[in-house]
Amino acid sequence: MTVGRLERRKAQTRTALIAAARALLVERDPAGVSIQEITDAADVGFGSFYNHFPSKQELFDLAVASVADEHRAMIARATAGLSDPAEALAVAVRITARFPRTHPSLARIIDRAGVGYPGAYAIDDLRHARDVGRLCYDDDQVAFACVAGAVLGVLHHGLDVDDPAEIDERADRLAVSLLRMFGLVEGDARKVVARPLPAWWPAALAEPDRGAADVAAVGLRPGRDWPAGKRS
Amino acid sequence: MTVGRLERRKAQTRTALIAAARALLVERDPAGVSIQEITDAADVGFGSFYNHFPSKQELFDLAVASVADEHRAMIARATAGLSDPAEALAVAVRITARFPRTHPSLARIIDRAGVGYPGAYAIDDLRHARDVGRLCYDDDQVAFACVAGAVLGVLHHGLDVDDPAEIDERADRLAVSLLRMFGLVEGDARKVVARPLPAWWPAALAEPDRGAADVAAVGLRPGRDWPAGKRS
DNA sequence: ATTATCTATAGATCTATAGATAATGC
DNA sequence: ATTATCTATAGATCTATAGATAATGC
Repeated sequence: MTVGRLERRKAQTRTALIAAARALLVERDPAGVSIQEITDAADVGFGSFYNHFPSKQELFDLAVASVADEHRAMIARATAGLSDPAEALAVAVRITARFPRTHPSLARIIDRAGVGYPGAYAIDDLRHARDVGRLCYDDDQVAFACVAGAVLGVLHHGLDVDDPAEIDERADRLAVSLLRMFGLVEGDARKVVARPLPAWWPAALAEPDRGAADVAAVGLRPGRDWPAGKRS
Repeated sequence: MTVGRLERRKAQTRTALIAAARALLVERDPAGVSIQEITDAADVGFGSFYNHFPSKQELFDLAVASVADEHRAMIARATAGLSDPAEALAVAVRITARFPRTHPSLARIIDRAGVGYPGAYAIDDLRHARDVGRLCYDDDQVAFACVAGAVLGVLHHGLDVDDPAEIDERADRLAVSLLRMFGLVEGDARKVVARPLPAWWPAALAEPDRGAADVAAVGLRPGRDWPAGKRS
């Protein structure tokens, strides 16, 4: 059952088309891109398109899905080994909101995909954080929508920001805000966000030195005044 | 300098085109709508389009802007006379996130406009709330992006929800979450959100009765552990 | 006379397919 | 022989404009 040259070549064509679609999505509104342009960019015959995709929409959906896969893998790698699920959420948010600086192509595609972007950020970590009492929220759907929406909003405006340090600051403030939303008190939230990102993560040109004290581990305690039993 | 019949007729045509664009935006992706369809829907000659707008994009932008104007006016009316700026923010968020139930057409258009939607929600109230120490946040841009993004995220998913009570619950949970994000403690946030919406606001079919006690006024005090001076 | 609307159409797309070509599989 | 790619094109759009028509302004 060896995979023949034919199948490999077919897969290549398919990959080339998806890659071309991704590249075009960075700069262009997909509605304004013709199939001819896509096949030209992929260096593939026009008719080949229909051997793989029934319509432009299908291809662009797959292109966005491939971005989401890459994105999820990046988050998984960056949060692997973190014992604090609140930190995992924070890291996912911080690296995603930094995309306009670190991965501008991904940022533009995610921005274009908008609220329907299938990236799941750190949903599992968020759920886990609630299960162990580290974070608090009432409703999964609302919580996920808040995280995804707020991240997307900050990422969107980050595309217009030139100063790399400013992008990083906003990303970290967003993470602090979300942790606070999920019940962490201000001080804890800041400490969690002050922890360093993975060493392989591209540093900002002018990343502020936070000092060693702040990045020390903090104890896990839920935010005060939660759950909402007492409404004094 | 009386406005002649000619000018009025011209304005009518323009209005009809914008109204048609709005109606089409509810159901269709603007990229797939031809100018012919717009002029047909507006009951206007095809060529008239170019007397008013240089391109489809211009028209659709104006259509979205008209939605945003209406939206802002609605929020202004609903928050007029509220002494607590945190409540003003909450009301703006609560009514907007209810749009999938109360104003499905507006909801679909806002959802389609996405993160770039020019609606400003209750930005002035948010700023005012911080100035008077009622709410706390570091960065205007991040705060606005969080509010707009989170509202858009919840609104987007609300479009798929059939149960009107569920939409209302999510909207109120979103408001509570945002107030907590801005430094209110859980109990205060819930009290603010428990206050009634304006009487003219369309009630849900099965709106839960929150009881009179919860809607009583609460004192204005900022969330604890803020500003972030002490990072114990 | 002026102004906006309307009708008709030229020109430029763009999609989807049909049929030819080239490469692999057996 | 089979399979995927490529070329060429028919048919169906869609945009933008030109010129005719209708209504108001003076």
